[in-house]
Amino acid sequence: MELASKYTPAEIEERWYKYWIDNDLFKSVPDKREPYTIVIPPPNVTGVLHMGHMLNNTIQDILIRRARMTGKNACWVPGTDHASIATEAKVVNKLAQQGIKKTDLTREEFLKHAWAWTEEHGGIILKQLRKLGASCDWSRTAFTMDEKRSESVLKVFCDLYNKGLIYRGVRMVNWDPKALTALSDEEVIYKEQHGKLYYLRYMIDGEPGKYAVVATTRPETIMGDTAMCINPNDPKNQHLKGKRVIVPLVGRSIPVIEDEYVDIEFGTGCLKVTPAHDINDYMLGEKYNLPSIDIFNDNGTVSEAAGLYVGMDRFDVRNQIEEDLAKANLLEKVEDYTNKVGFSERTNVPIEPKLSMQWFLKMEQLAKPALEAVMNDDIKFYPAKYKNTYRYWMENIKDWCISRQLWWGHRIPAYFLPKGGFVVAPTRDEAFKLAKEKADYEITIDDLRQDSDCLDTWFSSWLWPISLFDGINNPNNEEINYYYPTSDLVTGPDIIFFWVARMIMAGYEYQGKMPFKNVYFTGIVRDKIGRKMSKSLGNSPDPLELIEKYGADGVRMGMMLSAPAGNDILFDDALCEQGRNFNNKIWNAFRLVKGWQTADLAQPESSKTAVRWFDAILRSTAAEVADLFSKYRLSEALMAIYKLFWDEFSSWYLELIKPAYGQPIDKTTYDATLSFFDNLLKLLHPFMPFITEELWQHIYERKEGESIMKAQIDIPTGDVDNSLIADFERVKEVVAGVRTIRNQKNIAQKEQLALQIVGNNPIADLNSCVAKMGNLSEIKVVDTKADSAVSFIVGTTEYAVPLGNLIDTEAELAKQEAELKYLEGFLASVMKKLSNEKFVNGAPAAVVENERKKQSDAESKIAALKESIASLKK
RNA sequence: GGGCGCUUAGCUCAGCUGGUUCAGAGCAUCUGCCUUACAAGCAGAGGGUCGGGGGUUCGAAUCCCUCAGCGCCCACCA
Repeated sequence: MELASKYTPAEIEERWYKYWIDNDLFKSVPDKREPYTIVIPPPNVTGVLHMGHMLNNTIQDILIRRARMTGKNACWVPGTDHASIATEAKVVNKLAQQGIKKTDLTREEFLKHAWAWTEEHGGIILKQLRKLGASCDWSRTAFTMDEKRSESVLKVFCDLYNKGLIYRGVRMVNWDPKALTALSDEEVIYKEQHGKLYYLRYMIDGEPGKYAVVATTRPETIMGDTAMCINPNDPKNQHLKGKRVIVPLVGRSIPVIEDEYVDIEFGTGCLKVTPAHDINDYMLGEKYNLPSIDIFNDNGTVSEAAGLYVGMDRFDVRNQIEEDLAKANLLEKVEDYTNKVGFSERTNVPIEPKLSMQWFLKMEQLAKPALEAVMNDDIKFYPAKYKNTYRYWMENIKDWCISRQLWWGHRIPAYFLPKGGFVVAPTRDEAFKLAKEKADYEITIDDLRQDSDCLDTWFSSWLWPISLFDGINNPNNEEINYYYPTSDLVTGPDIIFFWVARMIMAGYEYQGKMPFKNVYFTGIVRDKIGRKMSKSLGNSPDPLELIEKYGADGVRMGMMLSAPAGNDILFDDALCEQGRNFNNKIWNAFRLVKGWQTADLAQPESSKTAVRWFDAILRSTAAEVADLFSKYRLSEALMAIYKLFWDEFSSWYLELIKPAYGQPIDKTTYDATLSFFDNLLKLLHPFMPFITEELWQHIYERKEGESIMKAQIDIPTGDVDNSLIADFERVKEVVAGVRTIRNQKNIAQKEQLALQIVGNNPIADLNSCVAKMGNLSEIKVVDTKADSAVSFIVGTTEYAVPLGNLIDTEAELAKQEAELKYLEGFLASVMKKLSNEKFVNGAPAAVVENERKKQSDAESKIAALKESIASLKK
C-alpha cells in the first residue's frame, strides 16, 4: 500500500473510534477474568472539556487500555454530575436574561427549566471525551440525578438518619448571599483582602464623655452588637468591668462581659460581640446567653431588625456607616488592614456567617475506618505525601453540613407534620406511614410538607463507586460483587476532602470495603510559565483545537510527557508537537518496513545479531515499562517506550537491517522485524491508541472485527541477554567514535573507512554491526596503530582510524595530551582513596575492588596514550 | 499561626534505605547534512562545584542542623 510521508490523524481517528464502538470493544461484562475498574470523576453535566479533564482522562484511558491488554476485564464507567450550585446558578442566569426571576417560579417550574438546560447542554463533555479516544463503556453512562443514583442517595440519607448520624439543627453556617444557600466548610475559600480596621467609640453608659474603643473590620455589623467583651486580665480595661456601653449610632446599651478569649494585644483589647454574624461571637453569645440580632437578609442586605440602613447592601453600608460615624465623632481612626475573608467557591462572593437551620452528618464514626485504610496503605495514594493532608483532615473532621437551599439536586426526604416534628423516608407514601404512627391526631398525606432543601452535590458523588453498580439499591448484585472495589481513582488533590475522603467513608459504611485500591492524584495544568489556566487570562487552549492540530495521540503524548503524579504540569503546545513528531516517526518507520520486498536470501550476520540484540532490549524495556506502570510512573513509562522506538528501533535496529536501496530483505529478518513492530505498537497503544491501531491493522492481514485493543502485551520479560545489551552499547560508542571522526574531518558517510583495534577486541562477535553502522571496509586488531591515524578510546580499548595525509598531527597530539592529563588526575584521586587505610578497611569489598579496577583501567589507558603520543611526536 | 513539600544543565524533571548505572533524561541550543522511511528528519557536540553555609562519615545530590527563596494545605484572632 502507498502511504503518505506525513501522518494525518483526523480521518484515522474518526474511523477507528467508530470501529471500536461498532465492535463493542469498550464494553465490559463480568466474567472469569480479574476485573479492573475505574469510575470517572463525573464532570459537571453542563460543562465543557478543559485541559484538566484532558490530563485526567488521558491517564485513566492509559491505565484502562493497558489493563485490557494485560489480561484484565477492564471497565471504565463514565458519567456526569448534576453540580447543584453551579448548574442552578447557570439556570438562574439564563432565566434572568429572559426576564424571569427564580422567585416567580414554583419549584416544579424551575426544575422543568433546569432539566431542559441539562438536556440541552448535558453530555457535551462526554462527546468531547470520545475525541480524545477515551475507551469508556458508554453503555454504562450514568448521571448523579438519574433514577438509580437518586434512589441510592435517598436511601442512604434515610439510613444514616435512622442510624442517628444525620441531625437537624440551628448552627452558624457559611452563607452564600448570592446563591442563597448554606455551604460546607470545604466550599469556602479564604483569601487575603486589603481592607481597613475601624476604631469605634462606644460611650460608657452613665459616664458622659467617657468611652471605650473597639477595633473592627466590619463596622456595618454594629447593629447586631449585643455585648462588648474584654479580657478580665487586661490591665488597660479594668475600669470597664461591670459597666455598660452604648453602641454607636444605634444608641442601644449593651453589657461589658469578660472572657479570656479576647486577645489583650489586639487593638484596644475591646471586642464587639455580634452573635448572629461571627462564629466566635456566636460561641460567646451561647456561653453568656446573649441575645442575637440577625441584621442581614439572606441576600446580604440589611434587614428590618437592624433598625438602620434597612435594605442597603452590606458593603454599601460599610462605606456609609464610616461616613456617619465620622460625622457623629464616633470614629477614632481607620487603619489599613489585611485579613483573610472567606469566599464562596462557586459564586465568589464573600461568605456571611449566618445562623440557620440545616441538616448535618456526624462524621467522626465514619472517618475512623477511612483514616485507617489510608494510613496503613490498604488504599495507596500516589504521591504518598497526600496521606499527611488526608490524616490531618480526618483527625479533625467536623460534621458535614449537607443541606443546601437550592432546588436543583436531591430533595431532602424529610416530611414535616402539621403540628410539628418530622419523619424521614425515601418516598412520600412511606413517610405517610411513619407520620401516622407518630402523630396522635388525624392527618392526610397532603398534610405532609417535604423539606424544601436539597442535598449537597457531594452527598451523591460520595456514593459514586457503589451507586454506579447499583450497590445501594440492590446490595450484593453480580456487578457490585464483581467490579467493587474499583482499582484506581484518578483525580486532583483539590477534591481530596470533598470527594476522595468521603467516598472512602461511604465505601466502608455501605460495602464494608474500600472503594478503590489506588488513588492517583494529578497536578494542576498550568501554562508554560506556571500560571493557572483561566478564561480571564486567555491562556487555556481549547482541547479540541489542539486535537485538530496535533492529533489526539499527539495531544495525549503532550500531556503525558510532563505529568508525574501529583506535580503540576506546565503545559506547552511544543509538547504536543513533540507528540505529533513521534507519530510521524512511527508512521515513517512503518513505511520503510512495509516498503521492503522479501526474497529467499541468507540472513546477513549483522541482521542476525541485530535481531538478537533488539529482542533483548525489547524484553528489557517491556519489563521496565511494567515496573513503571506498577508505580504509576506513566510519563517515565512513555519515555522508555519513546526511546526504545526512536533510538533503539529506528536509529539502530532498522539501520542495521536495512537492505541496500532497492534490494530485497531476507525473510527471517523481515519476519522478526514485523514481530518487533507488532510488539512495539502494543506497548505504545495505551498511550497512543489511534495510530497504533491503524498500523497494527496493516502490519499483518487482519480479519474484520480484530483490534489491537484485544491483543495482549505478552513480550517475555525473562531471560534478558544483558551482556549482549551491554556489548551493543560498546558498538554504539565505537560507531559514534568513527562518526565523530567523519564529522571532524568532513568525511562523508558514503566513504568507507578502516578501523584498527589496538591490543584485543572485546566485542569481536559484534564486528558485523560495527562495520555496517560505521561503513567500515575492515576491522583489524593490531599491536600498534598506523602512524597517521586518529584514535579514540572506548572502555579500555583504543580504536584508530588511519587517515593518511588527512590527519592533523598537531591537533591530534593536543587532544591526546589533554586526555592524558585528565586521566592522570583521575588516577591520582583514585590512588588517594586507595592509600587511605580507613577507606580500604571501612568500605565494602566490592567498592574497594571497583576502585582497584578504576586504577588498573586508568593505568592501561595512560600507557596506551603515552605510547600514542610518543609515536605522534616522531 | 501551624503542617507538608520543593530548590539538580537554558526549560521540565529523574536520581529508593550514602559507595560499580553518580552527576542523568527529554526538550531547547550549537555544528554539519534536503544521504532514496522520516527536515515533523539524520549525524555529532557543548552545557550543572546538585540553592547558600555548617556538620556526621574513609566517602554526601543522597543523612543531620541552619539560612534563603518558592509552592501547597490547614486554622475563628476581631
